[in-house]
Amino acid sequence: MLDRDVGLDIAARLFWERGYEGTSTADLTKAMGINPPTLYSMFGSKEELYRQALDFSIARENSRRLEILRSNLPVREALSLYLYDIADGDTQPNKPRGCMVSTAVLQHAEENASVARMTAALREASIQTLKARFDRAVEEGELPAQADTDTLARFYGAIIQGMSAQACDGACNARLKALIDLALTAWPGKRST
Amino acid sequence: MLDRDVGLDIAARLFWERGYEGTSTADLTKAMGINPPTLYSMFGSKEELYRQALDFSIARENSRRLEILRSNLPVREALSLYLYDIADGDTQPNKPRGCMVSTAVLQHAEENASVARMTAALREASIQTLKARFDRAVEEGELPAQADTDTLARFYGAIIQGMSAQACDGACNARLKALIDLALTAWPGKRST
DNA sequence: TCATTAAAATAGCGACCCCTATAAAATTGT
DNA sequence: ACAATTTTATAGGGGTCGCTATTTTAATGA
Repeated sequence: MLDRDVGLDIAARLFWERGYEGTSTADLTKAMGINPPTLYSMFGSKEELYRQALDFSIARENSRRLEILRSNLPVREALSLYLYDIADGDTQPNKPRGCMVSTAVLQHAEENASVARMTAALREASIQTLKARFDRAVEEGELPAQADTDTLARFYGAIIQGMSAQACDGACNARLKALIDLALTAWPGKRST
Repeated sequence: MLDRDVGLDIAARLFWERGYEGTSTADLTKAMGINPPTLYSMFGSKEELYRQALDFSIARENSRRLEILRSNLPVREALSLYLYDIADGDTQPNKPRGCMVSTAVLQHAEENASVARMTAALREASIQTLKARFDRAVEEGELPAQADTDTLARFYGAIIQGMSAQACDGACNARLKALIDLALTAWPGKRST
């Protein structure tokens, strides 16, 4: 009998590479080495499997990143490490390019609207996580009280989405990090050059 | 007989909203009011039609944007107007959200790899267009000689892709423009605040 | 050992995919 | 007006989609 986490790992990888609409249940059952009825008894449906595969992957990747944000590092340092970690995730060898969530199900058939809402909600949650860290920085005096933490969070969210898109198009790790370094110069505060 | 440009306009809109994989030839023929054989005699195949619809849309939208870049405006002003125009395109009423190219065919089934290469090439071309404008700025002394125009172009390219993703997720025009304004503070040069 | 339960595999449902051979209708030229 | 040509519509081929009823195999308990 197939281990549930192994199955989710295989499914996540397929969905990551080919997207929701580009992955068929036949692809999934073949990669997992199971028959269709087993997939449906274990995971319910293709959409349910996608949701569970997303949850599974996020649970594994997010703890490390949340720790960076929860740490006592200066907010700008924490943000930098956070983005670097995402850039690393976008360009892992022998893994699909880009992020499984950032650029998933943006254009889609009508029948997949509920799946698109799901990934959109995950992206919004990730932006809110950044905003919460920036709000904390305001409370702790690291950012001025009038700082627009919402726009800051959406700006770095856009960088994360742009990195994923460019990684899908073949960008290497160094390029993404150069992009991050430039994005960090938009951080509030004085600048030397 | 269906006018060719009308057909391309209808196809472009469908592909824009639903993506390449999410749009069926039945959707296309129905929206155009033609029968399948007519579609294939006029456009060759679904992939050819997508290519032609992309060319058609780009030809229409890009001239205005290229004029902004070709103008004698200071490079930072030109860039600002260019990005604002894209933000407007991402949030037009009664049109699909986001950009038809920026966030298209990022994840895809293997059989659609050639389509993905096509949209990736279009994105790269748009980045090279930005880089060319920045290189001109170096030549004309608006930017220091050691400015990294390639990274600058990829950075604003990432902003364009992030805006498209967030527009797909429901972001309004004002939010995208706030994001642009913040991204422009990463432009080389001294800053007041 | 044999009946009973649980697991896996097969076969196939109706619907849709991209695309095309063929038939019907409309247009044209004389 | 009638034949030749072009355009439109129908029908369907070969395949895959997500999903499931049914059968076969394997594991379990008395």
